[in-house]
Amino acid sequence: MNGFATSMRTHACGDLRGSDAGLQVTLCGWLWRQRDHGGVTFVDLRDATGLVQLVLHPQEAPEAYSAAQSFKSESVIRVTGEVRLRPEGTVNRDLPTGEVEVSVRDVEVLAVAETPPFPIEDRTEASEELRLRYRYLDLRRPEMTRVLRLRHRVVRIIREEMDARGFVDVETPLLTRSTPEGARDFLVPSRLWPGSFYALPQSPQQLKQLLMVGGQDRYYQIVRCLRDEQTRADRSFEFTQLDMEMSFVSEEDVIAVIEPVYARIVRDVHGVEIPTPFPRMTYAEMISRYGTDKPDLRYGDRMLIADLSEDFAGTGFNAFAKVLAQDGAIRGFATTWDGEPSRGHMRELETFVRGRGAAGLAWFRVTGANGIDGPIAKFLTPDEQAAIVKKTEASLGDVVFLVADKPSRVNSALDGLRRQMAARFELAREGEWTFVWMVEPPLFEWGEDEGKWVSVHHPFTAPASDDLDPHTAIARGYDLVLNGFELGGGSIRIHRPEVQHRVFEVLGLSDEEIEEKFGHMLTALRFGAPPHGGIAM
RNA sequence: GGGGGCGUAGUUCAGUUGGUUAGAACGCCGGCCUGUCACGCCGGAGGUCGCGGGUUCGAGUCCCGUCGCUCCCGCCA
Repeated sequence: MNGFATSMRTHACGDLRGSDAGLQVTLCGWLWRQRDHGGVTFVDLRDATGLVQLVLHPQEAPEAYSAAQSFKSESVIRVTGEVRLRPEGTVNRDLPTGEVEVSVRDVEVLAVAETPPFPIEDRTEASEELRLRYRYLDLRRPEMTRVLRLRHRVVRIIREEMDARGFVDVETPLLTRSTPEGARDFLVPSRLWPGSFYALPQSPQQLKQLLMVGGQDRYYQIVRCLRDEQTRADRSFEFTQLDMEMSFVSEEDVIAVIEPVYARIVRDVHGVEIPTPFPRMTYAEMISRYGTDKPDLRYGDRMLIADLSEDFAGTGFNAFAKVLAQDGAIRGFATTWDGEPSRGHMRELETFVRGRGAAGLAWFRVTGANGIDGPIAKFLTPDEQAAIVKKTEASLGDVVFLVADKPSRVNSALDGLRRQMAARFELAREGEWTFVWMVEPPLFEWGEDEGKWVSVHHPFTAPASDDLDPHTAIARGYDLVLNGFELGGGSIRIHRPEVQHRVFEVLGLSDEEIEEKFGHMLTALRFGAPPHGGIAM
């Protein structure tokens, strides 16, 4: 007896093995591919567990055989027959059920299907739009079944690991007041308060902090978050995240809870052992080496960014001199290259860099120990040329890219270029899992549009010291980065109201704004909040 | 909010400088085939070229508008 047996079937299709040979079974499922050989007909029967081959013989079961002549693909049928070992030489090693087949005696068509608008196959070429319109057909593809089950396993692992560490799953309300979190809120009109709206949560950030103030010590939730923002290929306006918060902790404690969860997911699901602790890098180091706070470390020390601003301090090359005069930076990196760089391709890369805000792209080809060649090489002194080769650690035949602009634009451009080069030269292998923690981010950054300082994370993030100078203040924050993507992040929170007020001062918030947006939270802090922190990912 | 790309058979796509009857593959329908497993072979049906307007002797092709999809930037952990 097996777990899938019901009053309508004895087994699931994907469960039959050689050891079941001789059993009389009844199976239910969808008709998949049919192979009619005139005398004998094979049918693949599919359900959520997999597929098994049915054989219909005109001599052994004439009625079933003739019924199969009018089978429509994707119809739902119920068959009864005998499990048999396949004849010598016809075993299908690519199939879990490939040792056996079911010789069908009786067939019952439970539901006839129309021809589906796209083939139910893992290698389907149907557009995403079409697949989503017929979502129920798309879900029949084994690949979709696999993905849904994978997600289920990951969620179960998270629950087991969090439970083992004393975290309590608490469900937080969906319909609450708007809380300031940067993104636009989805709004729900209120019947009881005409003209007013509930806001759907962008994350339970404030609610989980209130749980800590409420003495609950360890909270987690696998929670839906909603943001009314423009979607992207990899970003939807609703998504699910692991949200957690814990009391009486420092950064180390939060990291120590999360690392084993991810290590186990990668181990159980992908069979890859990831050593813990994961490496850490400060925000400042990430920016200077990779131009981003979410670097892809799979390509290690290749294409590290070098700062050449000092080397061009007195340069005669006008474009560079002008940038330096306006507190800009000149940075770049070296990359291996295949063959001669073509002008056309370089123009493409320059367009790409301009798309990210940079003024332009300078490129050189390394032709000797200190020799470089390229469209603007003739404007540079021998010393400057030598510095480019030395600082970027370029080898003979490499191409060096330089960008001169405001530092933020330089970094964004070089980050994008590094990712392009990594893709082009296939530096990042599939199946590699390179985790890294970003630590010690700045507490504030200058908001160009707002014309004032804004929080990098959110305004409850605790400062690392008493230094609240917005130019230098460091936050007690941490982001977990995997292969160039930010999985999520969190921070230790401010738990004393006087510190919170000093932060609000830097942010330039009026008393009314503070009361309106953070009043409830500030009040809570006055009643004795534990030092606490968490993460969302 | 800004920019790019795409819309042709059920599906994925091709369609030359504007030129006669718009093609392929898969799928579908019919026929043949007793060991296939993406079976194979033969035959057939299937199109308002997203929609509206314009230029032209002539538009799938060029222009304008419109709708839909999609990617990138802005925005957004």
